[in-house]
Amino acid sequence: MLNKKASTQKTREKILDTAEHLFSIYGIDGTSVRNITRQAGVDLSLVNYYFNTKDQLFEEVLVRRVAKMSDARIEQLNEFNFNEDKNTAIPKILRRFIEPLIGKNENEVKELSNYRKLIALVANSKLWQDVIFKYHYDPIAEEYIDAIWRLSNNLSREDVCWAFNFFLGSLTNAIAETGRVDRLSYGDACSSDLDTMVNKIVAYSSAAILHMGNIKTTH
Amino acid sequence: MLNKKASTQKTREKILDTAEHLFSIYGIDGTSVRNITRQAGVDLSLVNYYFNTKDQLFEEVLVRRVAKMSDARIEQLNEFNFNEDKNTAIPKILRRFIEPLIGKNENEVKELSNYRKLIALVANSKLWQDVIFKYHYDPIAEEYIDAIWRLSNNLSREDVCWAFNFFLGSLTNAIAETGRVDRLSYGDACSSDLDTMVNKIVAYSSAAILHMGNIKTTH
DNA sequence: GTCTATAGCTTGATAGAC
DNA sequence: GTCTATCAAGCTATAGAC
Repeated sequence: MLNKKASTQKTREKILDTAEHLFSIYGIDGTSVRNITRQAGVDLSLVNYYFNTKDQLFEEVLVRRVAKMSDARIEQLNEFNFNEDKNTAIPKILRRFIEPLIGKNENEVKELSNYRKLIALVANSKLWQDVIFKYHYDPIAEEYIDAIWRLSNNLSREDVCWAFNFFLGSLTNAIAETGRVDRLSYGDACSSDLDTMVNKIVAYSSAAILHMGNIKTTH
Repeated sequence: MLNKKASTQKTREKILDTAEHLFSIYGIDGTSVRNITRQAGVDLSLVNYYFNTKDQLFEEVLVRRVAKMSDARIEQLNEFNFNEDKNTAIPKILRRFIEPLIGKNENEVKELSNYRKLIALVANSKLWQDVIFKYHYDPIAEEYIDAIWRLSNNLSREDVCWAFNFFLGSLTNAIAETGRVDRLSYGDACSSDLDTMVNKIVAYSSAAILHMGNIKTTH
């Protein structure tokens, strides 16, 4: 028999897990509290008991993941060796930024699967900028931008900002695992093969950052 | 006094314009038919009269733009000179792909503004892949992938697919105009300055495609 | 902490007058 | 083609029993 505290933990997390899952597929407005509780197998009123409102439930879904993510990224940065040649340092630092979003082992990769898709879904919307990105993600993004700026000696900070945003756009689209690359490649590439995806995006984005200064864009 | 046909055209397009606008901000589920008709200044029941269902209205919002977009992109490709050096050809072909989404003059840029944001919103969702991208956008994407593959002699088609998807991820995020690059650059960059954005993304993505084959990604 | 029951509102869609 | 009126269903949130 579960005691009160263990039951609370179990119900709370069942709601959070199910909410994260449905939000990541149908969006926040496309997911009703009823659908969440039905699929989680708990009573409708328990969402309001634990989280007050649907909005606060969504906030909790995010907060639950975001602290760990930021800590891991900062740790990766603190341990980073900036004396390395930039041709190898840039790929490394991008990989360090990506890894906490993917996970270190099979379990973690699976655990973060719905979270990744949810982040992808809100990344291209202006609505969630203040709620999510401004406070939770921007401070760490700024650290990485400064680090990359230090490593790439021939770019302005503004250009590094553009570059990092383009990189984030590629990344958020890739973790959405839309299956589009599968179709376009006639099955040769697989959007759910995250190991390969990470290798490809690191190569692509590093090449972009290292060489964008030398491209002529006059048309 | 307007005749019947002119009135129909006017009401239909007022609904389409308003729907496109609200969908692009709040998403499909976050926008009610009532909100659309209220803001458009037309009666609630006219949505069902002209479009039957909300889903079909959304479909019409997309279809209205997509044919022009595809035609322009194919035309750009047909006129393309493939004998040029790849270092200048790659930036050029990427620019050709982007331009129809932005518009040729101030009016077009403004007219397509909401459409761009709507596309950005659905691009990172698996839900809309079949409805929108598979049939409306993939055929043209394949043409551009093959063209880029032809130009970049040292990449596999699979790698070009990954690259083009990363490019599309950057692009869809950029046209969302989330304002994030503004914050991260402390105001030096501006996400609504599309001219600059296009120059930057062309440089970034061309560098990526031209040089990704030479990056070592071992960690 | 979990349940039933329900209030109060918004939703998409339609029937029928003009 | 446009309007009023309305339906049936779904929604978030809450009050109160256990």
